[in-house]
Amino acid sequence: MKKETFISINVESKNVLNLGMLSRKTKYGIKALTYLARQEDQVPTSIATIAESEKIPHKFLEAILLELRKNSILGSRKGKGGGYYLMQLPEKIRMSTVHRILEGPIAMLPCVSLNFYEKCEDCVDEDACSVNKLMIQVRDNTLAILENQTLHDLI
Amino acid sequence: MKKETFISINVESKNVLNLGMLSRKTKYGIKALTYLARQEDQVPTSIATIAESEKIPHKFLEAILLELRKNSILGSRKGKGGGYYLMQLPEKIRMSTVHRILEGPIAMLPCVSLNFYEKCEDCVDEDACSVNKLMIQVRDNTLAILENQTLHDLI
DNA sequence: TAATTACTCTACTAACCCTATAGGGTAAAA
DNA sequence: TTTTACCCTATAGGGTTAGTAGAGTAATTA
Repeated sequence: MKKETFISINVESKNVLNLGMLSRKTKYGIKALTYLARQEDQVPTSIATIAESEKIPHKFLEAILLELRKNSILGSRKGKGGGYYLMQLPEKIRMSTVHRILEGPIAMLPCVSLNFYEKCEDCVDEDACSVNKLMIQVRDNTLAILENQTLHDLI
Repeated sequence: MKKETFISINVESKNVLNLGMLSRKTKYGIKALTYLARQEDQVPTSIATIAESEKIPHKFLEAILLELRKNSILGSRKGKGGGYYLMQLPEKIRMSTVHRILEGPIAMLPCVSLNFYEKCEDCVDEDACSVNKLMIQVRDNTLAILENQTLHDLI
C-alpha cells in the first residue's frame, strides 16, 4: 500500500535497552487480567498462581492487583483458597479503564488530555500549536481503540 | 456518539506532575521544525531566535537541532547570519520520521515494533499474548497518523 | 586578516520515575 | 488456632530526562 522509504537514523540517538513506552506495570496488569478472564470457574486465583504462570515478580504483581482491586476491577478473598477474581464480565472491562488505572492518562501530553487537561506553560496559542494538533489525532485514535477493546476481545 | 461512563480512579495512583509520555525533547523539536517551516524566506534561523520565540531552553534546543541535522532533516550554516534551515520541503517531512529520531520507536513495546523488534523474555506464545494483540492495534493506528501527517499539515 | 558570530562537542548534575524487594500486619477460612 | 493469603509501608538501585556549563571550531563579514 504505502511505499516504505528507507530512513537512516543514527542508532546512537536512542537507547536500545529502552523497553518502550508501556510500563511493565501495565503489561503485567493486562496479562494478569487476561489470565483471570480465561478461567472458566470463577473461584479466586492466588497471586502466586498468576505470578508463576505469567512469569511476573510476585511482590510486584501483588501491588498491581491491589491497585486494580481498589479501582473495582478486581475483588479479593482472604484466607485459604483465597485470591483475586474479576468483578465484572470480561466483556464489560474496557482496556481504556485498565490503561488509565495502571498507566495513567491516555493522552501523550496534558494539553490534549480529556480527563487531565493542563495548559502548557510555554504555549502561547494552543490552537496554533503543531504538537497539540498532532497529538490530538493520536489520542483520538488510541482512545477509540482502547475504549472499544475489552478484556474479552483479547483472549 | 459514545456514552461517557464515569470512572472512579484513585488519583494517588498516578503522579500529577507526570508530563505525559511525549518527551520535551520531541515536543521542542516539533515546535522548532514548524517554526522553520513557517518562514517564507529560507534564510538560516539562529538557535537563539527559535529558542526565544518558542520558549525553549537555548542549550537544550541546541542539542535537539543538532540531532535533526545529523539525520538530514535540517541543514546549518555557521558564522554571522548562520543558523538552521529545513533540508526538504515541509510536505516531504513526515512526522513518523521526526518521532523516530527524537522520541524513538513508535511502538509501545519492542515486541510490536517493526523496526526494532525484540521478543519479550517472559512471553511464551506471542500470538496468544493479550498485550501484544492490543498494542499492535495501537501501533498500527499511531503509525498511520504519523506517516500521513507532514510538517506542512501542522502549520 | 581579524573579529564576530554561531555552530559543535563533551561532560556533568539534579530530579524523577520505574522496577523490584523486604518485612511485617491483618483478615478469613479450615 | 493455625494456616493461608491478602494488605500496607518503606526503601533502594538503576536509568532516563531535562537542563547547565564551558570550551572549541568553522565560516562569514568587514
